[in-house]
Amino acid sequence: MEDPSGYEFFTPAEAIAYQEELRNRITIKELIKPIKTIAGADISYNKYSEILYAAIVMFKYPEMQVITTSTAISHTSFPYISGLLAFREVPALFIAWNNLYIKPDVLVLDGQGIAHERRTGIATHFGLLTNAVTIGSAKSRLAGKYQEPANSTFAESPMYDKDEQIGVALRSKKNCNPIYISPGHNISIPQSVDVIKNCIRGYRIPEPTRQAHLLVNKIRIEHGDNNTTQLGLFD
DNA sequence: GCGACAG
DNA sequence: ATCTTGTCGC
Repeated sequence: MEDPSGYEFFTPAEAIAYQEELRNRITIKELIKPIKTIAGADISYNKYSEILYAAIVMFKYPEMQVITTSTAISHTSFPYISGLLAFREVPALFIAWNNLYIKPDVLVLDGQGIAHERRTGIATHFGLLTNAVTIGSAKSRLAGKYQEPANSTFAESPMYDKDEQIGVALRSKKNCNPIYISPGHNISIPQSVDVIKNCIRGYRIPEPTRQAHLLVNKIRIEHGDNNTTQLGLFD
């Protein structure tokens, strides 16, 4: 498994070429091993800063009680480009991951898995990098067509790219927009959806990524990185 | 050519 | 991604 620390020096064209390579190594299949632990990961940063904060929160599954957490502060100059999110966020997340004493049986990331034009969303990319079992849980759609799921809790609708199913639009909470679930690596689509359903605790966002989001913002504020304005540009 | 476009 | 209070609706 290689080191993602050099991603910030990739050009967008190189990043896309790398995704085309990764694509050939994706494994989507039923996970046999029982899931006893699950973790959520998230990234936070200021709009005008190249400092990234990463957090992972690990839970006992399916009880969903926190076992441990890991955080990291890192830097990147790779910009946010739709479709290339992993090249911006994976390096920081990789540090937090390596700081975990024990790895979770499943990792949920905030973003797509294979529901991506080249099947290489951040969850898939990170799964291939670490050989972890990963699931993508995104708050908005990147790729794929789907019918709007019914307005009831856990209503779901498959997402397709051409004739290939790449994920599921899941109504995790009534009267809320769906979330977009897709396997990252080493797990199937139905199993990914099942696991995410078991992680819903009354909020739209599943507990693993929801708690990771709360923690990563907490450490960012504690670090003093909470400026709301871009300083010294016009006055 | 035009619209869409994870975080 | 982040900033940010109240407010409308189920």
